[in-house]
Amino acid sequence: MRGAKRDCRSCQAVSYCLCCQLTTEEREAFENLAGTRRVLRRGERLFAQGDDFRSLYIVQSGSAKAYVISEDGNQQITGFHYRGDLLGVDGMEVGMQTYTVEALETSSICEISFAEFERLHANTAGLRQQFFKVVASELAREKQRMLVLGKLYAEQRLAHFLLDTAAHLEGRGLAHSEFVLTMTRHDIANYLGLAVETISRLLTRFDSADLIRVRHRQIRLLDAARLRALLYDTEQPVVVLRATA
Amino acid sequence: MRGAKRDCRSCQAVSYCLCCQLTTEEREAFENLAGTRRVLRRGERLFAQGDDFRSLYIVQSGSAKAYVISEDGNQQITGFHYRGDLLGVDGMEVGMQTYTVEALETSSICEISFAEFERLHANTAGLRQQFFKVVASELAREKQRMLVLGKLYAEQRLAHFLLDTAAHLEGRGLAHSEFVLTMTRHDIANYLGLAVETISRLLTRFDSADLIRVRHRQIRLLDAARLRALLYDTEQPVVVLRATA
DNA sequence: CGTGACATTGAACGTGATCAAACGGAGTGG
DNA sequence: CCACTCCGTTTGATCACGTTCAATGTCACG
Repeated sequence: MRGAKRDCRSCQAVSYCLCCQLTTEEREAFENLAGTRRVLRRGERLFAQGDDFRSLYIVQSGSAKAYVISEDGNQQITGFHYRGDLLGVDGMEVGMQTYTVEALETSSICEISFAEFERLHANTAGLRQQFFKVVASELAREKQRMLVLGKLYAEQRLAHFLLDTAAHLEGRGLAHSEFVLTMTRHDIANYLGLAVETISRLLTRFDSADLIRVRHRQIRLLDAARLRALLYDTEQPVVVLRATA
Repeated sequence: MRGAKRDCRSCQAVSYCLCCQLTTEEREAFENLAGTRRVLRRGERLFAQGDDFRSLYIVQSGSAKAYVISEDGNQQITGFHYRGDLLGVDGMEVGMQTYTVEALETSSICEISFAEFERLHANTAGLRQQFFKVVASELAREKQRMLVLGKLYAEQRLAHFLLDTAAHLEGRGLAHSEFVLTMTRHDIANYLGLAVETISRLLTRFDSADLIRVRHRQIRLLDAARLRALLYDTEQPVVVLRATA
């Protein structure tokens, strides 16, 4: 499919993509940017840390995890990504990908040559604006994650994860009060800086407390309000205590 | 000083600034961008989370801390910033600052009207490139921080902080094997997701082990190699053990 | 010289990790 | 169809890292 013209109008991610603000002509120019549509199966990599940076990527459908690895092999999942998400920005101007992206399920991803993107970016106001927007929100989102990893209790981290995932899915026009976790418990644990066992126990507790309903990877949010309260009231725990329960 | 023309050539941060790649004419256009040079004293804020977004800021001299606050008042320092650092990017297109910046010492900061910056950005390749570079490296840096906050032991976090600070200072043309920590122990602890007491104890331990020399806020790196080893060898601790020592 | 913020040091506790084992579902082959 | 394996998940018991609580120490500044 290399070299095939993009067809953004028929893409599932069009409303959440970099091209969502473009005029018809601009979008046509965007569609003509070189690149491939890639389909990845669970476990396959889109790119890996250290790879040459040549393209930006946008998730069209499916989901993926992104992670960084340190010199000693320590691995940290930095994010889970759904349709519309832009991947690979970090590598601009360093010439190298700074993290790895791996599909969590069969996923389709749109590749865009960065060199050509740069040219279009230079003379397309709508693209610049949307790019700013995406990058700014990624920066802000990462700062929020520092707060999660630096300050929250295990219980709060999981509550945050569930609510944040729901919100993210909602923003992408996907089902959000009931959804499937495409990642393993191990992935969630890694993402939240906790042990797998902790995730497993907390999910069970949340289920018992009727905050959520968990059945394997199927999640239903039963009481988002109480989840949110759990996240904010550090003094007076709501239902599921840390020590108690 | 509002409206005063910038004079980049005499600025301490010129080699590390957004304007560092510009041609003479381009830099003159950059100098003409509206904005103020602001001088902040220790504890004064450059902007606060929730403020209207109107400008970008570049540290000219001094240092500052940036932090986010959650609804329940939980606070997380997201970064310490030195000359050349660009601040406020996260607020682009959201119209609102997403974090707070506070001076750690008397500091001078260059304010740039975003509206005007955007115009110059549109037709100045060098500015776009440098902006990409800065934003990409901030994104990558934040991902590294997730690894620190999610995976490392207290000892490794502090080692990372010291080495990372040194590297950052070096990249900014500042003294890096011996430097002054302009932030309190409390700030370091918050930044690293640890308690103040832990920082204090570890600094003492690092000093005893001749990894560094600490005297109040004055730090001298004695053995960067061993600090680095401490950071990577999780199996075979180098000198300063976790349980032992 | 007193006051207050910042920093250090010690002792006890607690959250979440680690270790260990069993369980369950999905896929495979007899 | 059923054993079988494999991987992901759950559950229980113990342990440890880092927190919390408390007290003392130190520096800067009125």
